[in-house]
Amino acid sequence: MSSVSYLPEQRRTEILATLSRGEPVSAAELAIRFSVSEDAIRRDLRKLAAEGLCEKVYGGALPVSPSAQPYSRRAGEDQSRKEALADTALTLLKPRQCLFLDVGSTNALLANKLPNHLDLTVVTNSVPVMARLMDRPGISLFALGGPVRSQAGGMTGAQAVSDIERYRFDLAFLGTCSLCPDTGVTAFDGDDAEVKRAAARNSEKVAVMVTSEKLGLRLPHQVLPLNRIDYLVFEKEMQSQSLHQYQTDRNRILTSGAEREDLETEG
Amino acid sequence: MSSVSYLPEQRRTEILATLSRGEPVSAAELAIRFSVSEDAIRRDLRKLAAEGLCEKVYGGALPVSPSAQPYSRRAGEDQSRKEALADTALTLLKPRQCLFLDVGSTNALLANKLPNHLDLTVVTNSVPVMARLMDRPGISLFALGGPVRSQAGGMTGAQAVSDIERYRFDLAFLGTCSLCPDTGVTAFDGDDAEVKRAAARNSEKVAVMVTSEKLGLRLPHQVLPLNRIDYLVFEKEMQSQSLHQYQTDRNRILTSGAEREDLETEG
DNA sequence: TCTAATGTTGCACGTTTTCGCCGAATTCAA
DNA sequence: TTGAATTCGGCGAAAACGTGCAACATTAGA
Repeated sequence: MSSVSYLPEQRRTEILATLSRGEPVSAAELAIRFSVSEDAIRRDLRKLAAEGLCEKVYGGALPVSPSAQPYSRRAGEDQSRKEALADTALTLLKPRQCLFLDVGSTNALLANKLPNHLDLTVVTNSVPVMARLMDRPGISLFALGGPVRSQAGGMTGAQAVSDIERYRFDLAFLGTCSLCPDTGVTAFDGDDAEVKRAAARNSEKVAVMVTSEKLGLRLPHQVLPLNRIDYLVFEKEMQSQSLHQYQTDRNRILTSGAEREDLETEG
Repeated sequence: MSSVSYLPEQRRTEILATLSRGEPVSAAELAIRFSVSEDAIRRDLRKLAAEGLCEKVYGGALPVSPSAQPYSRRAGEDQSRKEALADTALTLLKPRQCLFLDVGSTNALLANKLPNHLDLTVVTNSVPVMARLMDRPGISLFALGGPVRSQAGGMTGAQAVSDIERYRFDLAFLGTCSLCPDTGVTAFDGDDAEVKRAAARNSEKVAVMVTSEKLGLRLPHQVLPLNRIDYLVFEKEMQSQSLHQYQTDRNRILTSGAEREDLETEG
């Protein structure tokens, strides 16, 4: 309908918006978002840096105000591993899909990487996801309502569940507290689990991204059994043996960093 | 789309309407939309830009209206003045109140300053407010649902309005696009105005914080007349004369920086 | 009705900006 | 120190720009 291509100035404004939110940006990531070459992005960043609006660093740029610290530091080490998962999950996207993005830090990183040009619709209960997608012109954003649980990082409870019934998703990314071969996905919080179940119920496909330390744990609240999950995204260091435990006749397993056969997105 | 022949002025009005909706426009797109050459469109945009109605950039034009700017661009400039307003507004709070915090940068700054010890309940449609209050131990946070408008910085529309009906507020802080003695509060966006009206309807008291540059403007959508507002927070530089224009038999007027009785804020 | 003034349009032309790519230099991590 | 990723500068192509110009439409006034 509207913007598949961006005015150069508009693109720089958007980069600036991301930066002023305190998030560092990477050239490679921005190149995906705006579907231009990294060269163009680097030129943008150089230009912004020349005006003192950001600090150019190797690989991308940092916001000029020191407000970036808390977020980038906190994530720290896990961040790169989770980013690798998110990169892999990007290959699941198709144009004009309607996505559900659940709470969770990995989903928030995925939100950062969503390209603008796919005309995506995103429904979310995660506050960080909302903050990151709010001023993305290429993405229609919808929020669930209800009480905000700081522990989860977003909306949970009855109202969020009933809000979900308003939508039909092509693909739902569930935040995964834990994954276990026999019990599937489990969660800390009952209300949170309710939301995840509702999202899965209303979605054509269900995807989960799981870092290795979340494997094998069993938490109090059942979310979904393994055979209800369509896409599993693991880290590349996974033992192929333990990987096999999670294979069902329905799902497809991706591992981060691995360049699979059908990884070219775009259609 | 069928009446292909636009009068030149009609065309410029259409372009302006698109821009005032917050959408950037590209010369190429407009040329197709109105079936004229890009030259004609460029001339239109140049003309509009000369009148200050848009900002001409390479490839098209960007809206110039302040509320159409991405949220992050708006924040930061008049920050200290808005913080002073927020400090003053803090004196209106009482323990165990249920507040509504509308979208708007001033309300977001107020959220920053809300004390943890008052056992407040906060309902909001603003994404930045949610992000700032999410992990505040002493505050119960609730979010409205629905489509997220980047121009507004939060949720608007029918779903947000119906969500509001679930709550009863003691005090609602409305984001004020503009304030005028005879028309009261007015807004750029119709859906946004609906949400504000609903919030006021369900609140015991209504408060607005207004920076001086928002005074006297009249925007397309009526929100509330002056006599429906209980607390007005102005900047301290306000002329006491023009301040008198806003006095009603119902409201109470506060000015920021005023050495009032109970102003200890704590930051 | 005729005419002049004004505004608009599309096109041509030379200029400026942006883009993707390439190669050499630099930086980072192992 | 080696190797991979990143950066910078330059190049050519493509796109967008401003300007001038001639043709056409609209309007106002004689």
